Amino acid sequence: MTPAPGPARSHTATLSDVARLAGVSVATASKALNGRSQVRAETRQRVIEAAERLSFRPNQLARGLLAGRTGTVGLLTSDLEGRFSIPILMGAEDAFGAGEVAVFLCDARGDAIREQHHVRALLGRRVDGLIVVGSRTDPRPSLGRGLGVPVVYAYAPSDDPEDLSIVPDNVDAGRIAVEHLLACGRTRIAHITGDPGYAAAHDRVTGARAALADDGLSLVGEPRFGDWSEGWGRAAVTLLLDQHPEVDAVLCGNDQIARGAVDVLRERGLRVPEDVAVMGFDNWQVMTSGCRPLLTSVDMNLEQVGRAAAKALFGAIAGAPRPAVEALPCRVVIRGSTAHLS
Amino acid sequence: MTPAPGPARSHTATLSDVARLAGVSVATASKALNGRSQVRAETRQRVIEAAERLSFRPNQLARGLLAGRTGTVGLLTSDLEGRFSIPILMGAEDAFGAGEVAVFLCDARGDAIREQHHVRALLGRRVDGLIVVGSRTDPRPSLGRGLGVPVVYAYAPSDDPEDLSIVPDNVDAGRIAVEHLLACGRTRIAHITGDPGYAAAHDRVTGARAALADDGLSLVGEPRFGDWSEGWGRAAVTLLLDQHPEVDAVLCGNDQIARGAVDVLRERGLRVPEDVAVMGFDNWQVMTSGCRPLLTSVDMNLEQVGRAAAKALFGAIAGAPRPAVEALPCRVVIRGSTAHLS
DNA sequence: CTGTTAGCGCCTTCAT
DNA sequence: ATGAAGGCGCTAACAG
Repeated sequence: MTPAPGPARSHTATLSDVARLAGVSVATASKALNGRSQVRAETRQRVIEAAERLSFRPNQLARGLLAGRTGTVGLLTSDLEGRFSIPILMGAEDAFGAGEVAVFLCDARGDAIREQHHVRALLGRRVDGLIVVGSRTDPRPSLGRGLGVPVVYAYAPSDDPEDLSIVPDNVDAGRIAVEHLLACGRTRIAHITGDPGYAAAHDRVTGARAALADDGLSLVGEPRFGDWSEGWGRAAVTLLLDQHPEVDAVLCGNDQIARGAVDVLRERGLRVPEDVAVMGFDNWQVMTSGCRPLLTSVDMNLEQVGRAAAKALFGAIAGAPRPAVEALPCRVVIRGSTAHLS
Repeated sequence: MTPAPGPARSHTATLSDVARLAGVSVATASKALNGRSQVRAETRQRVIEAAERLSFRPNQLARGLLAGRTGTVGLLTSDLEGRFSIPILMGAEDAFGAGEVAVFLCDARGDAIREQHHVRALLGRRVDGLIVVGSRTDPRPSLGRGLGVPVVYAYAPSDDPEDLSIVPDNVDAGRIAVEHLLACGRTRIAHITGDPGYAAAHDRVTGARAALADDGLSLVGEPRFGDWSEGWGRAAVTLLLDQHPEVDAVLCGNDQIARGAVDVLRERGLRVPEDVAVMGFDNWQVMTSGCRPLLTSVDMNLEQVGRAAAKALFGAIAGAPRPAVEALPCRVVIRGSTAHLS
């Protein structure tokens, strides 16, 4: 075999290379490779073989230039570090990957300037749409309406009601958490939660209270706000036990607080869940699995949020979007801290 | 002002729109906007203003088509969920973002087929290079040499020595961990680590032993392999205390194991760090900060790994790559579990 | 069925 | 200093 037969310009093969090798015009080669029906089977075969031999990959840039669509979307996170962004990202990437759409990842690091910069860059690359992922469920400033491409907000809703946002339903999350505790026979339920600056904290309280009210009950004491840490969970449950020793369940605003609560309960000689049941939110595996006993938690279904955002964006790219805030349901994952599983 | 002056085709403005509005040819408009020096200052100003009025953004697709470079790279992770990928990703995204390079994110979910699919898709989009991020430090199959674009492997090195890989230095990590314990006056050091199927576990043992040998010491007992969980940390330290009650420090293979170890030590009535010092690896904030006392840990500098990979890829795209495995140093983050801080 | 022609939006010679 | 022309790789009209 002679060294380097054919073009072998060390550069990627182009459609005209394929056409030449197959002895047809570029137009025919294009039709053959794209399954257009106006090509003789034998010719098509020859073109396909030529493409294979040159390991031809159509240049998506050229294709996008012509088509007006690029098959790319921008995923703009405000905070990659935050553990909420990741599952959303995974869900979105998953939904898009199946649809031959490629995802540009941009991390604004919570900086509005950087975010603006990224938006411009993405528009320059002619993305077909944008998903904006927030790190908390409080409304965030809209990117605006004149971008020219559809935008879907995930986790953190846009403050413009005309925008489409996909969020987890924190009110419902609080509700189903309490319903689970009630189902476990608990009636003296206290609530320890995190930073009162977070909408999620208040939403969960709202849902929890509603569920209790349905049974003619109310929380033991007031909800205790603090921060989202284990340390706060330990401190708060200590105070709680002093003031309300009758408590038989502690609903915690996240898994870290719950973990701290469990640790202190055990140290105080109380049995979990026999004496006091404990549950958290987020279903963060590292917390739920390290806990003794394993921690019951509300899973916020964040991958679903990501997937739903991707699907919504698909819809918006194709047809007309229905502007709305869509709240997705959560689910209780039952483990040893609320129920004995045999 | 009349409604919708100019083209306003609701579609993005193009360079010829700008040229028309400025009353020049597209060639001149191009030169003006790209800072070419062959254009009168006044003309340039007019063009710039026109571009601004139309909020013109040059189409990077067209530009890339012409230039042969797209200013994009692919970031191929094997496992987004794994917490090691994220900081690497952040580091890389950060390094690229500054350089006007956009990043395609692809998650292969540990599946070779899916990975191959993503590689093809990325090459079709004419990325200028690829970073492959692994989820563990064991060598992984090379993507091969004939891709046409440079590839850098991060965290998990390629099994082809001709490839360029950036990894954390786990041997050194084991060494500096022990050196820290020695500096704290400990001499009877035991080692509890995770899954023996991981190269990282063995590398850290190697480093730890080397550091001890330098002082004429050796480990208390053999390293205990298990898995990377808190539960194993609790179990292993229980056994350890029974067999070697004289131990004055436990080096743990990761922060979860360390957390479990600390919990059991406390329950056994031993003081940390007075009686037994404990440290882990990874410096995972949720673990180090929940621990009582706060956990000393070796930070693997993963953001640096990501940044270094990005820089290496830059280099490879520009000039000649120097194939090699580059091991980056780690650092000990000292907290209460090994030392009293006043 | 196949080939020719015309662009998608931009940049770069090369004349003027 | 400016403009006309050619082409990056591809596809969608038309002809033949």
